[in-house]
Amino acid sequence: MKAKKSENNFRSDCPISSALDLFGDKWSLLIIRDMVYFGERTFKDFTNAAERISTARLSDRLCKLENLGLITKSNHPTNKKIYLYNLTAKGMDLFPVIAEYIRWSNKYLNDHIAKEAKEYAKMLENDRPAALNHFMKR
Amino acid sequence: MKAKKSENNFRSDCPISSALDLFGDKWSLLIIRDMVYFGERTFKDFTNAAERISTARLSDRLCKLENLGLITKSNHPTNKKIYLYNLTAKGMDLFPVIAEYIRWSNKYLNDHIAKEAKEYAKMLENDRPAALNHFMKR
DNA sequence: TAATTTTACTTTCGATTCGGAAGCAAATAT
DNA sequence: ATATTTGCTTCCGAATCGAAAGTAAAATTA
Repeated sequence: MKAKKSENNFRSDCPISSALDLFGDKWSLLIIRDMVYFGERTFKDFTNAAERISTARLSDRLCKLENLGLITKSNHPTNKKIYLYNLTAKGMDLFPVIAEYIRWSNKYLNDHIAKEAKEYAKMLENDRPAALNHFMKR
Repeated sequence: MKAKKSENNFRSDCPISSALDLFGDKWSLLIIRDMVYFGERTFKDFTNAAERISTARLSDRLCKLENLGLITKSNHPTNKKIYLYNLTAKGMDLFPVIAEYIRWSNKYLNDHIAKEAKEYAKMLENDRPAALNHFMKR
């Protein structure tokens, strides 16, 4: 119902502003993040993330991301009430963006971020292709 | 006056959400982008960008970015009414994030984005370190 | 020197988007 | 048969938004 159509009102032909037009909000990349780390997710799974997204916002973002072709929504094999969300290749291909946020935050927000993130940032520094493959190869 | 204090209310200790908490809006990275491409900029310069940021929003973002230590604000050598904005190393270090947005948009929004961006995306594919240095080395 | 223009904001205002809480119907579990 | 779970919607007040107009000080022009 609240399925937002992905309106083609880009601010310009700049690739950066266009990407931000599509998923430049505070939640979209976090939803992608969860799926990169954990793979297949349910609505409930997403609500359990540390950032505590509201169900209204989550419902809206999942619709948008599906409309953009970044994720897919499918039925649970046995439970008809549960839906399974998966990343598409297009969605997974946003991980390098995420990885650069991790690198930057590790460098400038180091005393604030989680230990595991620091370790992954170190992997990125030492061997970026391998570190990216760690999550993107599937 | 409208200098927003950078409040330490991060949603979590995740490096991605924390970065988005700081500059995960639709304008901050575009301001950084302009400075990466053109170097030193004035208030007026920013308002001339294709995305047409409003002066209220621009004023607010420049304050925030300065408070975050991503940019500096200094006086014009002869004109006291004009201020000069420059990237700090911390701000310039966001360019790899921007570069990944360019790469992604070139791949999935190709028929929409500017020609020059496509060429830069090709440089990134062929030799990423060199392409990054093209703008970051200064 | 007086009048005009430029520059960097601020203010105002209506619209949009936000988070939080409650509500809901259908499916599942008990 | 009843209770619970799940995905999602609705409501509401608060925050944020873009657009436009206004401002004060400095610089330029006349």
